[in-house]
Amino acid sequence: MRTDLNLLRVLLAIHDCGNVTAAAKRLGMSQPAASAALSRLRHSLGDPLFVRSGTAMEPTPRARSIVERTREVIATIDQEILPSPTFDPAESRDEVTFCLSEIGEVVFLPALFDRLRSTAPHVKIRCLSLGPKDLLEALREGKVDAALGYFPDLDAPNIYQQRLFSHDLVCLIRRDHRITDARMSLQDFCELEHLQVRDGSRSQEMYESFLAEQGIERKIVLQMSHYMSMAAIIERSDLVAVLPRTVANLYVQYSSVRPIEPPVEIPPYSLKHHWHARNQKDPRHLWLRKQVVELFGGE
DNA sequence: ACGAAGAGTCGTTAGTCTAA
DNA sequence: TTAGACTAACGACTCTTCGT
Repeated sequence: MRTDLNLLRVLLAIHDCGNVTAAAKRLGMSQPAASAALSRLRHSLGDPLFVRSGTAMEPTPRARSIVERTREVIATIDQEILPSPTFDPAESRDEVTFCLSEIGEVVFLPALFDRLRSTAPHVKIRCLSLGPKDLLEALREGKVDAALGYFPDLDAPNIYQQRLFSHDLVCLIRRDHRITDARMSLQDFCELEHLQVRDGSRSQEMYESFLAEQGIERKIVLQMSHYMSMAAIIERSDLVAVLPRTVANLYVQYSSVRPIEPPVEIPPYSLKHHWHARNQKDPRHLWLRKQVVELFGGE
């Protein structure tokens, strides 16, 4: 049996008003429309529901038996299901899941964590590092709220993106390195031994292929999968590494290293904020995106 | 994937029926 | 006679089906 919920509103209105005309007026419809709705409900339930008694419409036992429960159901729909959801960051105990690369955690997470802790103290933050395919699936399934960073593979249907800022690359050498210029010469760049982080990120692929296109060959003597211990190795060797300027500036604060401009301008790349179309109007996501844009800009 | 045609639904107005 | 319920006819809209 298929029952139109609007017919139940008519049932309640007739019950409360005592006649079809007043019920129709309350529902903003014509009397024949209300009458027809009653007729459909009678047909649907196999009961007259109301019988005429003088000028009033008297409910049948069947109508009496369903009217209060129907009223509860309609009230639940009107008050709990249909109203637009709201999000109160101060009270929320939700969990927010970001996908960030290792560098993304360095670049985004400290400021993001501070902001979320101060505005949404009960919200838990979870960070994942996923490959392009898994990330796309996680966004589609709602397992990840947002991806922050350089994810060119997320240029996909139903994935929205917003550019935050550009990231450029510099070289990193130890503080008392023999090279003292502000920019490294191409000869030094090619002759020095390099530390290379192969973290599998698309940004790393991008600048590696750029160097290859320029015909620039490096002497790579140390390959690593993470950035974590890079500075500790650079500060006690003559090695040079290429890395995002933001990360280099961070290492300068804690290690005896310094950034130096690369011999050629390596194209900067855009860091973006990605989310699924499903969340475009969601109050929780609107709030989250506002925090990201306020912290990291947005175009 | 897209548009046309038909069926079904639900609203309206106009008029009829019924009970007080 | 009057108020209110009901029916018929019609139009607007939506959905489904079918052909291209």
